[in-house]
Amino acid sequence: MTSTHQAPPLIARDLDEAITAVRERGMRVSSARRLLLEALFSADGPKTADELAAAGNQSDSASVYRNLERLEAIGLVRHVHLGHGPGLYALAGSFAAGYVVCDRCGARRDASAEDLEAIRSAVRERFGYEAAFSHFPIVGLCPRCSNPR
Amino acid sequence: MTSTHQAPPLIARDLDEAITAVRERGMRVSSARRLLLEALFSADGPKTADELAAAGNQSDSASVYRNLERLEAIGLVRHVHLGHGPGLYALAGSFAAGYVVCDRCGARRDASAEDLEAIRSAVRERFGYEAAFSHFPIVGLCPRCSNPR
DNA sequence: TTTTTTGCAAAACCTTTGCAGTTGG
DNA sequence: CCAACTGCAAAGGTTTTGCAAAAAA
Repeated sequence: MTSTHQAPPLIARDLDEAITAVRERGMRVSSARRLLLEALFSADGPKTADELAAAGNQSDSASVYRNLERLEAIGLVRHVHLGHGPGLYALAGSFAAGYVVCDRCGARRDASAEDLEAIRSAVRERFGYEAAFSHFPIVGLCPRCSNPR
Repeated sequence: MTSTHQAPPLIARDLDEAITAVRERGMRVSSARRLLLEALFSADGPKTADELAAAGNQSDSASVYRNLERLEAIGLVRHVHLGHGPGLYALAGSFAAGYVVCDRCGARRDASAEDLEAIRSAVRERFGYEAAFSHFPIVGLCPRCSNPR
């Protein structure tokens, strides 16, 4: 998870497509790798490396980290930091486009690509940047926490 | 730096105001604390705990972390995470309202409160959240990196 | 067979904590 | 004087690295 640079997303619909993609990049499909991909496909949201290791009964998280890094390098996987804890990983395809997190109560909601487009264009206008919102969440106060009631 | 929750900002114009504020909250003005505040006031941007320790010739970064935490709790200090490295600290008052960082080349620019207001209102409209953009940067591709030339 | 990948152990990195002694008010 | 704070040492949590053995192609 060393860099922030994001590879273009590589979307795999299922395990087979993912495995094909892995092989196409000259990478091997080891059992650890397969287990990790399976864990990613059955995850219901972004997961920590440890959760993914546990889901696949993998004892060695070093390998999990190494594999997440390789899969991220080819665009199959992405990670986010939603707060101060460990990074969270998910398939590039399954990822919510982004996240919005309440600074006070922690409420977190997914943001769709359409939701984000409105914000992306505000950023584009002001800064000329193509904002991604895929690596860090949008942090703020949720409606409940910003309304004193 | 344990939590993400942000205290309301407490803006001090200079060392004296900061010291007064510290004393007003019942905190003591120890020499370590004073040194840290001095380092913060002479910093030209957000700094790591180690940089602040070095700037004040403080050998013990544990105390620096503790003091940053206390000062952050009263709103005098804020921290941001601009990437994968250590957190960066600055006076609440001196902080750019936010940062915009290029995912590819790392180019980083400050965002003013007015800049951010346009984006905040897009977020408000879509999500009803009051976005802060003070804890994580807006990440995207800078104009140069998004223009294939 | 050759190159990639694993599993383990150890280190690295950033941050927090415990504690006994010091110091600010 | 006494609570707040320091400095040191040690631990904690997350991620990376080195290396010899194992496995994929």
